Amino acid sequence: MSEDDSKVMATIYDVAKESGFSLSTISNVLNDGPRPVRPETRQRILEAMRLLDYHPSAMARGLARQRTNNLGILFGVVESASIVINSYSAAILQGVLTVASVSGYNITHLTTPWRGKEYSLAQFRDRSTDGVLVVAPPTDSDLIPALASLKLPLVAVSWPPERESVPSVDVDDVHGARLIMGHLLDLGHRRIGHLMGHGNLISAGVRRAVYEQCLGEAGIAMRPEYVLTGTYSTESGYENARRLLSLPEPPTAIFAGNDEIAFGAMEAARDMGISIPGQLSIAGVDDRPLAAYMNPPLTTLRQPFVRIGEEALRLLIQRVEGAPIPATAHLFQPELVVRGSTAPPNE
Amino acid sequence: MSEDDSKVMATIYDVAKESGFSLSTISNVLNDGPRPVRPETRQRILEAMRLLDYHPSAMARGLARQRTNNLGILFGVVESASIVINSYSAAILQGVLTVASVSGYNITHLTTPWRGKEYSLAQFRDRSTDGVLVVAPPTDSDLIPALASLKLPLVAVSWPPERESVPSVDVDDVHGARLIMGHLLDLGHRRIGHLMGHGNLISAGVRRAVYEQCLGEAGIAMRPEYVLTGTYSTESGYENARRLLSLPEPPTAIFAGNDEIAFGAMEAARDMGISIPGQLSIAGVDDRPLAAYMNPPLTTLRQPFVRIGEEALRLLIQRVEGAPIPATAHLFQPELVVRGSTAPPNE
DNA sequence: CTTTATAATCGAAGCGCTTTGATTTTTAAT
DNA sequence: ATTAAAAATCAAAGCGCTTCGATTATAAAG
Repeated sequence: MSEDDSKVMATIYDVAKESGFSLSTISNVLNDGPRPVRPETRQRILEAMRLLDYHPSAMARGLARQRTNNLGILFGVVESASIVINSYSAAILQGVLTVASVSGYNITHLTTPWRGKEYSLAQFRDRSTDGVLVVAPPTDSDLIPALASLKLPLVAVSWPPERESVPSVDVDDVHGARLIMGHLLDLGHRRIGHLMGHGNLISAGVRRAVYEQCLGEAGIAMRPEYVLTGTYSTESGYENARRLLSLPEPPTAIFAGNDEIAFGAMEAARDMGISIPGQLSIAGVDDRPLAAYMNPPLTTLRQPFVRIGEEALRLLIQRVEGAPIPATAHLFQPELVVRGSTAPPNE
Repeated sequence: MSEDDSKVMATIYDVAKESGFSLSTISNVLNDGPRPVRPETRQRILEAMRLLDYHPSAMARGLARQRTNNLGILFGVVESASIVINSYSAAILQGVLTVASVSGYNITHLTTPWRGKEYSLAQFRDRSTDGVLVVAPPTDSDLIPALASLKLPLVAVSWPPERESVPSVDVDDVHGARLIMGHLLDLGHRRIGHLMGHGNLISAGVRRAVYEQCLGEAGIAMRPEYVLTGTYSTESGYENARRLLSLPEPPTAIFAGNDEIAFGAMEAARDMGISIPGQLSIAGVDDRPLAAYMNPPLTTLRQPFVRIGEEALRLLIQRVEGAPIPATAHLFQPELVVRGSTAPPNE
């Protein structure tokens, strides 16, 4: 019978003493190891563990095995010095956690403050994670190159592998932007404004480029005053939309960089007495849960962020476990969701 | 000069060899330890570390110190078997990460699947975290008691300490519900419906109880058909609102369990041709970022979830670091935000 | 110059596991 | 019974740090 009480946690030594077997045998049983074990022995050891309420120490195990079973996740910090969990990151995280929970990995937030180049890589070098998932890093930081030069397995979300040889998962932003622009143009709009999100995010740049390109293909001259840069937020959408709609010749449609911007733009139009979609069409990107509940419901792009999070983590796990992953982009296709906020121009 | 290249990570032994000092001195320098060190010695050691690109192993350090520097966070699982990151948890997480990043702790997600009693405490017993934050645990599970019986430092969000002796942080739900009900009653409403969220969450129960109590205090008879239980989601809000509004004598106001429910209810009213706030007032709870951007803007309760997350983590850190924390509730006060979705009844 | 006290550094013993070559049993085959 | 092969178990050497009593160098005091 056991001698020590529940004062201190039992170790594998205690189990050895209690069961009468050696450390190595215990360990072998614990991990369903490769060496054969007599059924009776296994029983006795398991019984001793139960008796002592033994639970192996993750750290000791990690030290010995040289792996933590922890995967890090780093969200791009754009707005302020602190981390921002918005609905985008929440959706990614949701997918990540789903996969993590079934694959036996823990997810740890890396909280590297990164302003320009001031981030510290300490958290990546202390071997506290077996790999890292970087979500939407800003383009004006050399974090990805720096991380890529470490030995750490790395997977990126929203970071094209052309920029650095890193496996990545993302939605096809080019195609998505084309869907939106195509929809607006098909409706007959010629004066289309664009409200950009953070200029230092890949997605914002792509959308803006496609916007220009589509206008060009439609033979429409690009008007610089129709493109305003801001952030991916309702506030920014509101402000920039007001500015856009105050122009002498305002656009008849707005391609918002994401749904939050679109929501802000809708509010701005309402405040200015402009009806949607009567006098102004608005299209967003992301299909946030509330997009369908707006008044009118928002035309937008459905982006499978949860699935992206899942896929990204699967990829990372493969890398961590040694599978050779090519540094290519896994692209998900967005889907155009036409709702009430867009209609033909009214002239 | 260094002999081994960047093939394998340098250890403290390498630093000792390179600098010519002993392990203990290196360690003392590394941690700004208590023993005095000659400035020149410190310099030489630091130099050796730089030369070797040395970074201490978090696991080895953890094993020796018997602490991981990791704090776990567990979000209540209510809907399905998987973890759900909604805007509530995102806000809490935001606050948690903010504090974590400045206090030098890492945050790890615990992903215990818990359906009824089927959760496993393995992740809590492997000493991979120094403490745990449990957010909005369901009332129909004995997770909190089970965790409390472990030695692990524990702090809860949205779990009254009366139920179990655990330090907790929350918003004053009773007061909040009174604010909403008071507002609706003050406007003159007598037929008020209530759309509940998940029945197994503390907050839902409290709101419902206060709802009844306020009606009682106002001398209004409680009508069972005016209270519908669902989940904290737009979909649920939509469905239950339709049901409520189809009643022979529908309510003139709805107290929604949270903003999502309110959003769904607004949509339902729109679909049924019921004007807000003309024929129906709707009030929510939480003040989600989009509440102000709805049409009409939603009257709701501002809940400081980010600050709650911050405070909860601060509390947990105090516990982990040995400060004696009483098992009391730290209550934040919600604030009534009156917007366009509520008005006097129209009769 | 000793003697003391103090500063600076060292050594060795853990922390709780895994790994694997070596040893002891057991089983199967002759 | 005898022996080789296979099965079961053991022992010892790490993994990379921290801790703290012990030892040595240095400075202050006599």
